[in-house]
Amino acid sequence: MARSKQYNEQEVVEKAMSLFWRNGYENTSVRMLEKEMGINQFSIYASFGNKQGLFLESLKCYKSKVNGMFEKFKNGTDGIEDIKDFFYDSVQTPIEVGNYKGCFLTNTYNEFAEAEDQIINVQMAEFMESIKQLFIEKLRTDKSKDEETILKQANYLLLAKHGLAAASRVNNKKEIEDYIELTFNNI
Amino acid sequence: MARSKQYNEQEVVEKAMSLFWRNGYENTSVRMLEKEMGINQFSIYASFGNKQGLFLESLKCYKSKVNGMFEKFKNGTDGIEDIKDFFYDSVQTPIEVGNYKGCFLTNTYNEFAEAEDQIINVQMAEFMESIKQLFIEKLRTDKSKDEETILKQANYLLLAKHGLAAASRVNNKKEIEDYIELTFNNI
DNA sequence: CTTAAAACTAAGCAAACGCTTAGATATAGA
DNA sequence: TCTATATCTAAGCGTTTGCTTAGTTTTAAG
Repeated sequence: MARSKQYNEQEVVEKAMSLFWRNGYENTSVRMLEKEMGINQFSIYASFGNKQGLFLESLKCYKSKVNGMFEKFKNGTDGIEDIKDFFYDSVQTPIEVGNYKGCFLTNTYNEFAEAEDQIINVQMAEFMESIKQLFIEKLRTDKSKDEETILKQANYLLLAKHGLAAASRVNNKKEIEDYIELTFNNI
Repeated sequence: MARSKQYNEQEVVEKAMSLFWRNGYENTSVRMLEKEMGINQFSIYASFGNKQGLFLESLKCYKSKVNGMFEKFKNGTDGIEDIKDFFYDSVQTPIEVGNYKGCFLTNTYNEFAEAEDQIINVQMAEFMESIKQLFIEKLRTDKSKDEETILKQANYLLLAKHGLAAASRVNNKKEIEDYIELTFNNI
């Protein structure tokens, strides 16, 4: 046998995620990544295949980071109030982590909106659809709503959540909280 | 004297704008621009200085293109209803022009959110602030609202407009119209 | 018609991009 | 301890980036 890796893959992926989150995919170069991750380009390619492979791992890493928030959302029993809490959590979490760069997944969704990268686009569409389904389930707990209203409101909330993630990169806490409060005034 | 230009600067800027609008700033190369504009790189640099100069001219060009919409908004006399019409116009106009890439200015705002490009960032901040001021003026025509409510709702509408522009790149007409309608339910 | 100057073409610059490879180094098993 | 082999470093591959420049073509004024 031979020598073992001098770095922990999980640890360096987290550093890569942080950089991708801050700069987006295109504006993060492999040279920047090797500095941030503290390992050589060779090691990056040995562990993750290529830049896109590392990016996909970074997305996975992000998903697992916010997984707690999603579980809380899924397991809530307060219907629409759960959605509102989810909105608050989703702008709170990045602040706790020390980043102020919105939602990494939504940023990625925006960056690749016009691109033709199949793998990443499929991942993003799945992510958005799964959130929409959760919204629908929560809205259905309000028995007074008919199915048409539920679908309309789910669309509304999805766009609102999307806009919120974009806004949280450039707007302050007060503006964001005002936005969330008013968004739920008419649900 | 010597020979005169074989192209019209206004015409080639419009072609550049179209390309920047579709791909964003970073993902549009000078090689792509010279093909789209139908002129040589030398001519681009002679007329616009550099890539950023051409981009700034493209932003100007876009502003003048949507100026009619802004004038209509400013001159309206229906207060909040004007804002709603403005929302509809802003998603309708790109469709008429034959593009489906959201608002060029908002796309730019998002792309440069983390960047340090002073000139472009200042332009974007001014643009956003001017829209917010218009919202405030329109909201003030409703005398039943106090100033605090007006500021809160202006923030809300600004984020909604921002999110709408992002959404209009990836969502269909029905989803967008549902979103606008529900957005104005509580204003 | 001549000519000076602006506008053109096309080649090429240095730098940065994603990625690869040759060779040195370290280490787990025999 | 020896050795096979995985991991490391560092240099460099070809391509693309924004931009420049040398040299040719065109044209309006004298």
